[in-house]
Amino acid sequence: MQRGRQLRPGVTLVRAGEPMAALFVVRSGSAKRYSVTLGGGEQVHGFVLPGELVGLEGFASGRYTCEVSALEPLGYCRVPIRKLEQLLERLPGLRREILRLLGQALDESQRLRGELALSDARGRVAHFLADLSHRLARRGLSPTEFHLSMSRADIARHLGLTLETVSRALGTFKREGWLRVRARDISVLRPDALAALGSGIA
Amino acid sequence: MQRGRQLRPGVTLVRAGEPMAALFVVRSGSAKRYSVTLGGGEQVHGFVLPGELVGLEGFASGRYTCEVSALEPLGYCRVPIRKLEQLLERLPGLRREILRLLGQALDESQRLRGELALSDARGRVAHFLADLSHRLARRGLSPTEFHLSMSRADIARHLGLTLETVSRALGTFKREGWLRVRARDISVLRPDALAALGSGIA
DNA sequence: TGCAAAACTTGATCCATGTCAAGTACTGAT
DNA sequence: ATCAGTACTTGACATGGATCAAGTTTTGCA
Repeated sequence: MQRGRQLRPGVTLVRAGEPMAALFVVRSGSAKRYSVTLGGGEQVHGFVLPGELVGLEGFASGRYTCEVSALEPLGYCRVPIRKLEQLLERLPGLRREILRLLGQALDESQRLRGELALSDARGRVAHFLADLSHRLARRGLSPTEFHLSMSRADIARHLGLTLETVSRALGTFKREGWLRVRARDISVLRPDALAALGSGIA
Repeated sequence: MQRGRQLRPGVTLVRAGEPMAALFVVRSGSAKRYSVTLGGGEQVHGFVLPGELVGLEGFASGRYTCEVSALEPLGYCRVPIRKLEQLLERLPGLRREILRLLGQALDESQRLRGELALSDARGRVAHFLADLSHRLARRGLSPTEFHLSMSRADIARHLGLTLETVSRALGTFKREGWLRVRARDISVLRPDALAALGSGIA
């Protein structure tokens, strides 16, 4: 388990197609997971926050399948796969833990897919904010006052919307008094309303 | 590794919320993975074909998180988790294999999510058919002549569309000479066209 | 074999969101 | 502090797919 040198915004941590030599744990900052489509567009799979893992999909083929690049200065640890396999040999607890983490990632991905299939634009944006809030809270950060490290365009590409629609959704939440928005700084005034709309109680 | 008694269509193999006591491998038939939303609707996560695994998301919390029920008479094997853990203790190859399978499921789920976010209705239906075709071929079945075991409504709920839209998409593929459709029997005449449309070369 | 129910197709209309276009507000460099 | 470039907001309009509503085909049961 090595501490990696901090990455500056825009710098890539892993590239699609590279052999999977390690897993990464983000310690500070945030990152964007995405892949590049045939047309040259970006398909944003999600955002990585402190405490979260990068690289799990690599187990599929031994190569990473998406790019992960820093949105804010990114501190991380590197866990070489060789080392991990040695530890898995000896530690049943770690075996269960890694299965749990993979299961969790899978479950989350499926849940998100369902979200996309069922909700409308406002619902998706609400869900995005509620989810972010929840994950920040889990790390002891404020669930109601936070800074978006990603652009509206990134959010849009993540949710299958256009950046205009994301902007308008935020606009309506602001007007309804659910949020305060100033550029990328968000204050959540009605977490309940967002969570409800985000989980399909539209 | 036990062989399970064949299930009749409509019968449920695993239920959301049940403790995860085993993984299942489908041997014959097909099944639908779904969860029930707050409004009572079905959110279809996907379909399970022979050779594929059921229950992996259970590693997240030790409980299954979605329902899996048979669409056609379903033959399967049951792999108790206790037994699996014992084997993982001794077999490094199996450890890698289970990680590979989880990674694959994760990668697939993410790729599908991207599909949903980027394509329009025809693209999604084309992708669905191309994917099904591919998975059938992998099991040695015909990639061009097959029977859909799921209803249009199931396909729609899987793709985030309405059943009318799915029906219309199939209609246009038929008119353009890409498919022959007779109820649930499909003949693919232009696999190339479907695959292209399905992978965003719209 | 025939009948009823379910599944599917097709058509007409409406609306949410995409698209195009301007204008405004940040941000970072000099 | 100013300026240029980028990010974001807002508006007007177009459109793909949802919705509503018949019809038609298929399926399973008597």
